[in-house]
Amino acid sequence: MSTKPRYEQIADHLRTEIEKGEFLPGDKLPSEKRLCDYFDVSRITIRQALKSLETEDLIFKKQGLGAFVREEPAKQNLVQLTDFSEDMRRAGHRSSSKLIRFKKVEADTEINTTLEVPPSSPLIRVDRVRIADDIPVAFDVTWLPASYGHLLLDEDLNNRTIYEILEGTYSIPISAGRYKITAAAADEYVAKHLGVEVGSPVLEIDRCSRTTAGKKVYFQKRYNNPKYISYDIELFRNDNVEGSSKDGLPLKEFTPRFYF
Amino acid sequence: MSTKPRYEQIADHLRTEIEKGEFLPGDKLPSEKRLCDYFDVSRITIRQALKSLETEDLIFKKQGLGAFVREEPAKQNLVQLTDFSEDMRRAGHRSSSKLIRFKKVEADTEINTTLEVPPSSPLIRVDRVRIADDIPVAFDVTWLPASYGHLLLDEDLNNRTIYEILEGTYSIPISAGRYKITAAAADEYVAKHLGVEVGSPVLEIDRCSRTTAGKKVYFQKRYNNPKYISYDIELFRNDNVEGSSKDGLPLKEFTPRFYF
DNA sequence: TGTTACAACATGTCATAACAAGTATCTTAT
DNA sequence: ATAAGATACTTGTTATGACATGTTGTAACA
Repeated sequence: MSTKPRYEQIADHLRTEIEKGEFLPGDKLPSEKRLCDYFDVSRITIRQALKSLETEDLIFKKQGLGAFVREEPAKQNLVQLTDFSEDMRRAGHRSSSKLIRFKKVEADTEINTTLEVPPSSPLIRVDRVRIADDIPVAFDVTWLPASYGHLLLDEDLNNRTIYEILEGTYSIPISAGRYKITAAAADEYVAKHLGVEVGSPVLEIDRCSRTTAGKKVYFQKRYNNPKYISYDIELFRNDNVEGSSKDGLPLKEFTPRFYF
Repeated sequence: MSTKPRYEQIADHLRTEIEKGEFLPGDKLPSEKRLCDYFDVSRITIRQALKSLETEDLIFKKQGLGAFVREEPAKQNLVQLTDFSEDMRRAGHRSSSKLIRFKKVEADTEINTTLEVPPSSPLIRVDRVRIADDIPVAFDVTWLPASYGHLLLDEDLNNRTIYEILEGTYSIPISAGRYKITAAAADEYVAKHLGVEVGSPVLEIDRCSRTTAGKKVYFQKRYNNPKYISYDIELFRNDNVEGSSKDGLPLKEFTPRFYF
């Protein structure tokens, strides 16, 4: 299709106007009739555009009154388990990573099983310490099947994420994976690099990422120093929601929190 | 309004048919033309009904092909940070709680600030150990302003949740609050009740709940033994989604995991 | 000054109609 | 028998139109 449908173009236009601040939160949009005249289209076309924006929760409509920009077109329902460097940049901290170890290691039952490679296949292991404002705040250990791990061989792992290299440079389409949140005691190796006592509690987040076809690409354990990093969650409770909250509640916000 | 719009009635009817199993996941719904004939309404009315079901993610539509029932109208985007006893029941484990401590305690700067009560106001503190399959798996410490805490005085805290008492018995409308996930070392008191070594890592989840009007009702720290409890997260990655995932990804699943 | 009725304006529902674009099936040509 | 083209079916986009329902402002009346 060479051109977008009109209602989409109009929705795009209105969305841009809102994002530019031409219409502020709480402002009323022009009436349907005025928009019809302005864009020289029929009312159904305007209504589809407005419906689309309403579905995005960017506006709300009220019969007899009009359409209004919502107060908080907030990013909701997103889980910020993103790049370390991205998290830091967003929070206004300088970050860096230091490669501690890159080597081929022997098979490990748990890891090989998790990565779904043969039980005796060797793995590539990548260890890095994550530094923010010159403080070591997290340490991660990543295991990849050898086939993927070799792709990282000559890459700058101090400045690039594994995800970025595999997907960006090698076009390996990585889909989001599963995470596990738990707590662990820092062993001697981790404690050394985090600058904490052996046995100190760390907030451990394990991650296994796969290709969009389902093939496991890497398995990573990240050990966050809880003195510097925790996670905040906020949930909705809508009185509209019928029945009890026994199934759980919708997510409003999942963000990392830093204490530097 | 005495009767529903027709498109809503039709959507309701189709939704019921799907829920009853008249149309199974993957099944194609009748064409728009056939639905127009069947319900004796115009096409726009049918299209609005179908659009509504599509917005609910109950069906998907494909141009030239038709509308189909989705494979998984799964419960998604829900965060299962629910009752301890509910989590256990759902996972098929016997659970119980044991009240360890219920007393009025002196003001604490951090807690009083969090609960937004005057800095010198005393608090009610409720400590309980959470037991699953006869194993102590978590320990929680709850602080309430005295006004709310006194309501718990004669309640059976071994078998009822604080939430349940305040909302169920006293009709205090509690909205979901904020949570913080971190890791901590079990002090002597917690270690004793969890049956672990002093200093052992625990997965700490702090929670502050408020009324729907925004008044803080209780603040709770829960210490989960990571040997028995962790949390799994799965995220979506849609190829439809444009731009990078720098803002985070949508939540698919957030569930506790038990190792008993 | 306060209340009520009415008109103007605005969105919601529904109908009829036509053309565009996508998919599957049938027919014709090689 | 297979491939290409035509046709039938299906959903997507857009226009015109009418009536229902909700909101606000103004004028008239008590």
